[in-house]
Amino acid sequence: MKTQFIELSLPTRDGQFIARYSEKGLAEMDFPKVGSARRADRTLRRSVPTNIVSRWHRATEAALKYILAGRAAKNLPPLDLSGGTEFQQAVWRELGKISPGQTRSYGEIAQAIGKPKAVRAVGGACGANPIPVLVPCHRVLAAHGKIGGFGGGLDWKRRLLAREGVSL
DNA sequence: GACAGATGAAGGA
DNA sequence: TCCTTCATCTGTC
Repeated sequence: MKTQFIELSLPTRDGQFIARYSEKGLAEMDFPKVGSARRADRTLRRSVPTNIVSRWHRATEAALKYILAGRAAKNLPPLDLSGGTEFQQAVWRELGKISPGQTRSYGEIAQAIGKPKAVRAVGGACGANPIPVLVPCHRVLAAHGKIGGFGGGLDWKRRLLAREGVSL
């Protein structure tokens, strides 16, 4: 039984993000694909009432624009993190606590979830994060302020951090 | 099981 | 500094 997603586009001044919603909330988000005008921005499934999804989508769009502007999102849509393991969900929840303009190291995240030695695993969980930007994995740096890596590309990470006033 | 990974620390040049 | 090596933990195949 595969989860059915409702896929909607999120046009921003930085490109067109793709958001996918499950019956529980926002489940995935993609960065804009360079040079691809992805067709069919909505593959509606009957499993989720469209009025609920459109409400989530408005919240997602507003939150995304706030974060891209380097500010804290006022209202986040419900996030469906059930696609991850318990460990990954713990990491993602911890990421959600980081305020704009603040950064943490992988080691600090590992400590915060009570597994100070699981630093590499935290990196893995960040890479597996299905909802970049809203789950701010870009605010996690390697030790000593090094940028580390980023699933959506280091350019995005630098850009997002710069908008929040973080200098590397 | 084996292996890889968005780490981190230590040691040597 | 920079590079290499190794310990460590988790997820994936």
